[in-house]
Amino acid sequence: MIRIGYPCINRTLKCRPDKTFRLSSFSKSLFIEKVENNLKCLLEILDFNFKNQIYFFRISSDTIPFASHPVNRIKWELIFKDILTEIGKKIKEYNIRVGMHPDQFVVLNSPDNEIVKRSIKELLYHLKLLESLDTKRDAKIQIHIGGAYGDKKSAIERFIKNYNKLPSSLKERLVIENDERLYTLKDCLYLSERLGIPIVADYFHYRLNNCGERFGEILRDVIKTWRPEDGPPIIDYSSQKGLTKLGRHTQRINLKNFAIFLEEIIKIDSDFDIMLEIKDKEVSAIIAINFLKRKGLWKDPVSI
DNA sequence: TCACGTCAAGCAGAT
DNA sequence: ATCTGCTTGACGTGA
Repeated sequence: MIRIGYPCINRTLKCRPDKTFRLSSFSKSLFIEKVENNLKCLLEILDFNFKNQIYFFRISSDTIPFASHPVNRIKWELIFKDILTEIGKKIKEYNIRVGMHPDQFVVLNSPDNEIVKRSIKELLYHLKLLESLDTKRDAKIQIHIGGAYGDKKSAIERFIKNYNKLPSSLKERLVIENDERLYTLKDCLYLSERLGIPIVADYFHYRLNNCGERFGEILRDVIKTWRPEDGPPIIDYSSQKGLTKLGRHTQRINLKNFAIFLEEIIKIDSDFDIMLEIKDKEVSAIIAINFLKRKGLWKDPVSI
């Protein structure tokens, strides 16, 4: 079974779930106003997703603004307990898988211990949000391995050392993703062997940065890093952005390219959750789902 | 109401 | 040295 998802915001709906503000204007009332907006919007998005058979969604890291910043000592998980519970119930009722992707400032393998500390605080925020929604360990927190600092070998060892210091509740949720410049899927597989961490294969990053292997071939090793409790393996699929120097981001999914990508993965006997990192988000997700239906590759998980 | 300077955080590669 | 991309614009002051 293949499910399709999209990240963070829905452009069809009027609401936005990632409203934030400047640090300089931080106040409890502004914070509460934004969080309330973001959580209500998340509810709307879940309704939209269910109606459109989108059973996979990435929750914005901006849902709780400045969640890991020292100025923020507000107990949001208590203040918003009711709506967080309501969101959690919808996620379960709709059978939607959620996850999060902390931004580039989370670097577990930095040589600067302060950066590592801040990164862990930020990861603990992501964990707290996913736990407050009563999700299980299939709701993943997806990170990159980090920098190389001119010495990739020791940077990898530093990742291992720091990862091993994390609480197990966090380790259960973390997954690593290959990036477009430094760490390939092969590097991720090495880390997974050492740590038992599952791997998100990013197809676009793979195309920019690989060791000459076929995607479908290395994917067979990648899916072995996922245990049943982790949920189906996640693949990130994105468009040409970054390849063209013109700043031309593909606005919409290109079904010809998507079909080539699907060819690679449908040969493998596994479920997949595919995150579409495409500019028009839910529109392309619906197009992709309709494409899967036409190809006979779609099963509605609710009707099974 | 709108223009526009700037926004918590890291890193690497291009310019 | 500075800018850019990364999941991607949008906050909010000042006119």
